[in-house]
Amino acid sequence: MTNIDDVARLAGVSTATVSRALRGLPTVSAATRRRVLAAAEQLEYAVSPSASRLAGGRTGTVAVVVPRITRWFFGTVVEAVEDLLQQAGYDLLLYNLGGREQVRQRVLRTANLHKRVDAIMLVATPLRPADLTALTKLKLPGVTISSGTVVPGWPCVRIDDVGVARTATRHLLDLGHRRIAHISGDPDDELAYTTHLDRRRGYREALADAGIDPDPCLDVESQFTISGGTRATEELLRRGDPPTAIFAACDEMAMGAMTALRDSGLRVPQDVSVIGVDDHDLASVLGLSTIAQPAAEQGRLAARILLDPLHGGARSSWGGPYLDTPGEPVILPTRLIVRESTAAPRAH
Amino acid sequence: MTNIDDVARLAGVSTATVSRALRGLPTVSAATRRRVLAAAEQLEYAVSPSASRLAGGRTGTVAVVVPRITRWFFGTVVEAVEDLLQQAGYDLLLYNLGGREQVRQRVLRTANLHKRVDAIMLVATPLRPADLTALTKLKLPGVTISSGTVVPGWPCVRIDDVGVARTATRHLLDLGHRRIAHISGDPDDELAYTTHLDRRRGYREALADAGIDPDPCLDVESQFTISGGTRATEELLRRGDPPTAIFAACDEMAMGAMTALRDSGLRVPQDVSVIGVDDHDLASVLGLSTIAQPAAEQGRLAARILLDPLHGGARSSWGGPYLDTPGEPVILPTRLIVRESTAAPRAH
DNA sequence: CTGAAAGCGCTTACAG
DNA sequence: CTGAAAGCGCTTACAG
Repeated sequence: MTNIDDVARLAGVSTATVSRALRGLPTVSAATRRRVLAAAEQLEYAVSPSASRLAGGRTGTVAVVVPRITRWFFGTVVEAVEDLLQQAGYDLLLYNLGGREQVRQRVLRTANLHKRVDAIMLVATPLRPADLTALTKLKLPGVTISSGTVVPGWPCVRIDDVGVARTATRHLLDLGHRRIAHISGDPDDELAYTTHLDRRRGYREALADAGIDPDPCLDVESQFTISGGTRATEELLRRGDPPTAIFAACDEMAMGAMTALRDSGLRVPQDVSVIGVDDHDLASVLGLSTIAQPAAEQGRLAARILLDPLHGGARSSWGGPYLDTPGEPVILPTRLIVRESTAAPRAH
Repeated sequence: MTNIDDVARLAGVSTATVSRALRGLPTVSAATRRRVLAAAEQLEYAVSPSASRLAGGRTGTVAVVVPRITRWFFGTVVEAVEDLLQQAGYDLLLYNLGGREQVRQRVLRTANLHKRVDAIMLVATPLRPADLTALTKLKLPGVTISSGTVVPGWPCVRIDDVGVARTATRHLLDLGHRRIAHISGDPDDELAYTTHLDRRRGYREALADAGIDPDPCLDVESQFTISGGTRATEELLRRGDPPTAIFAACDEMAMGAMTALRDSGLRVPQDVSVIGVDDHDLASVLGLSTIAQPAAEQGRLAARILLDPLHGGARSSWGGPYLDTPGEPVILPTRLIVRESTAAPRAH
């Protein structure tokens, strides 16, 4: 294949000049630049990323780590992030943990990412102390999304998970419900980690504010998926004395709950109200009440934060227009959307 | 950072030996290998991918191109592909076209991918003649998924889209429907390309087999999304004399159709039956009848085909265990799943 | 089984 | 504004 020497020869300049011209550096005369570009085009020259990276020290690549790309939130985040990275000329290396501990370790624990990427984005990735040590050693810029993923020194974009849960629960309380169940993440589930703890806390706080003692029978743990929601709800119904309302920790669980309720002959919302979190694409199709969170916006913001210092900005200083207080997470707003899945409980 | 020289020095061998030992080449004595591994671990050494790629000529990276990662089919495919690539030690470079023509051109038209990846997977990517020329020039191994994406010399994994549409339509005919509408992809939509043509053909063939002339009023084009399905169905209802059944080209469109029907006061399946294609995660939640296609399996198969020759196999010869007839596409089976959204039309 | 040396294809001070 | 030269950190024949 044609390399930089071929272009230099054809354009009648040195390889250094070709390199500068092609990268748009200002220290090249217009005429020279034109000749170089013409030569490059004529030869269909494309720089070798490996050579460029080795010599220049930059990879032009960002690693994006998500628990499961097939879940609505993560797919939406990745799509938004890819868009911005693409615009900025960066490649996106995708790591879909998929609950595989081995992969998690290879990505987070080893120096695997070291010379492979310029920056790291961790989305809702559970982190153990050893992971933090390893990430810190990498000395790469990074950003996280989700309250459960906190790396000292890295900016974090997230929503207020406790507040979200309070709002959802309060909505049910305002409708007159007293027996409100919560289905959420399993502590054994690598993917759920602390987000579900925050949401449970908000749920309990809202109950407490209403003077209701949390009933352990109404609190079931499962996975953050449709089938997880189905299983949790089946378990809930098995325990007897069913709730009049269910607050699911995410829309996918809520959808699973709706399925389980239907299969048990219970109607939503006449017999049981259901509310989730996310505003999943299909929430409106299902008439699911939910707390909407801006998934794409969180991805966009995180990408911008990452790209900012990457673009010649001072790598050492996070901040700029996106982080007023570098140490504080950026918390994006959420909002209650009432649809058909929540209503007042029937009078007894 | 520590480099190969540091490891060589500590282990008391040459860098060539370190390189061989770390890569597990057989021409290294057990004792030497042990010393090298110990030294590498002690120094927390990680090879520089750029240097390794430049010297070795292999990138250990595969480009995966999808129209929209947020659509069920593509997310599912990518997840399966990532799993296999990860296991084989390959990085996954994600390109989410997202209908951005500029990105499409940058990825497909330029030699951008040239030294960046070892192989390319194109999932349901519309290809123009100029794209084919560019891809062929790259001389990289590749594989495609979907009947609409055909690159001469590249293996293709897909389903029988015409057959799928015939089966879906015949199911509705068997139930007694005669006025069967079809909602499918828009020819202006970069993402729909030929898959929707195949599905329309199957729809028409099934109608013809039943002695029914296709009614253009019952054939509406829109996008392969939930909102596309909603819009198409609204258009369908606007035209008057509504159908008794709708065959949607994918489950997401079918879900949109269900929403539009509900919002118009029509019940599914009492007033209108709806069937889709995919067996989307949520199809069972919605009780949607559909033609299931193996998304993850298509991804897995395509990944295996790609990895096979990559693993030291002869790059020139596709085939092996996965392709009996190299020129022929691998066609995976689909199956009809009848749920609650399809039923016999009401007697007039 | 192991090493010395060339080379992969760029970018970056440095000098002019 | 431009060029000569060193160097980025590996892998690969080649030789032994």
